[in-house]
Amino acid sequence: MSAAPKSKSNTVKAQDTLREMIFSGDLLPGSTYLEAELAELLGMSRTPVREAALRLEAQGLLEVRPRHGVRITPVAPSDMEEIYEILTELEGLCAEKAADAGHSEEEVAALEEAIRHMDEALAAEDREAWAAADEEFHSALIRLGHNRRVEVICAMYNDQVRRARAVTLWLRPLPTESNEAHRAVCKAIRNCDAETAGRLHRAHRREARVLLTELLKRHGLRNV
Amino acid sequence: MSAAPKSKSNTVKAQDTLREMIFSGDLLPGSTYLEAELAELLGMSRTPVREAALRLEAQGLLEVRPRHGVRITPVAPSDMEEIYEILTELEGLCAEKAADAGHSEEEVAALEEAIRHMDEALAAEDREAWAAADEEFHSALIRLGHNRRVEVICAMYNDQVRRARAVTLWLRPLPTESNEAHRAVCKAIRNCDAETAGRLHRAHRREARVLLTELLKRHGLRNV
DNA sequence: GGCCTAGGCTATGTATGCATTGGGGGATGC
DNA sequence: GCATCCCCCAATGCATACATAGCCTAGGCC
Repeated sequence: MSAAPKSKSNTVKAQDTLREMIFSGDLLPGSTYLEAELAELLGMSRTPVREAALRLEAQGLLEVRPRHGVRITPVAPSDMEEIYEILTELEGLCAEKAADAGHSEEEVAALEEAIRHMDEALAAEDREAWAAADEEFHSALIRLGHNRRVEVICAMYNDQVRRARAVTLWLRPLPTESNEAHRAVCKAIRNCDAETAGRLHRAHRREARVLLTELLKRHGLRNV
Repeated sequence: MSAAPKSKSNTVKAQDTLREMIFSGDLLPGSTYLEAELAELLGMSRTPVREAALRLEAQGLLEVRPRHGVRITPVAPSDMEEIYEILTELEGLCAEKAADAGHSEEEVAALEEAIRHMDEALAAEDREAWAAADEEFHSALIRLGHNRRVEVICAMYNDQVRRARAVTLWLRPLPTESNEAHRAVCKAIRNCDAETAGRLHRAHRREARVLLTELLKRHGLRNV
């Protein structure tokens, strides 16, 4: 992301490393780790680890349990539903605002670019690329909403469901209809039809949510 | 809130105290304070103050600026608009879900109770009581949404706009129409009419937002 | 034999001290 | 007179040491 190699503080390093370790599964969801343990793992003292933990807790990636170390937050299907509900509403809002307000040409172009990437990935049956392009679309849409706080919230929750999406990506059929939905939303935005843009996008998100939670439940993935 | 007087840790005490000091205006929005300064103020060392600051930063009440102490986050009208947009969507979602899902009788009763309190406050022209009842209504509605994360987000943002609302409470006319809107939302929920409940509540919130930001701008309150 | 209690142990909560860093201010040169 | 550069120092970042609280275990009592 930010290509600023200027001597990162240990707190930041700890934060980034722990974050990566959570995403990669090096730290198991549901288990707890001692501060000292993590500190040794990262080669620093407990202080920056504690601070990193506090920040990651705010992002919902782990919980600091007084006198019991940190517990990596597991994401159960019910959590996914909560998160998807929120993303649905906030992205829907962004779609409406994008259609309403004066959207700059390049911002809408970013949407269409992402859709093209999805088309290509779909043609190549490259699931990873499709997922990346899907994220690209959603993040471009969120940016169009011009609400910094919404951007932060969505980024946070997208982080939390990343693991789950990575798993389900291989369990579902190729998401061919998804692109139609995206295209329709994009068109509504171009037409400045806020109501349609919002409604379509919400419906799209809702379908994704049902698909995902059904998959998780069917495959007995209680938490990831 | 939680009546657990079991020897609070200094971190928690610092967090609560700073929070109160921000709400009460003892710490001025926009100004910065040194960690050592706050530590002395609270009669403890820098460590728990730092931790408290990190937690409060996550709640958006202040920003920790490396090497520059903490800055109490001011809330400008543009911030209010962002926040109100989010509250509008999420509360709208709650209204829909409340109407949709099986809402327990007592939960809806809490809504009606709050409305009655507002009526009484309005009759007595007691603005403070009305504001309290208004908060009561919104928080009851959010609880009806049965989404823990939404509850957390809304609580956080309501905190952030509390100061602004406290100011504008005395600048606006008595909110007589507001109650009609609340009553209508409540009725739609009783009727299990999700679409209407959501639409009405969103419209109500949107009006409140416009009213508030107009007031702030008209009175030249750049930030509170 | 089982339960209750006391003591120690361990992990966190807190304080303190030192190293680092980045910026403000002063001085110098143009 | 103004801009630039460098140095000093204040404030933080981090490590370490110590206090404290909860838990587990072992021992004694009923």
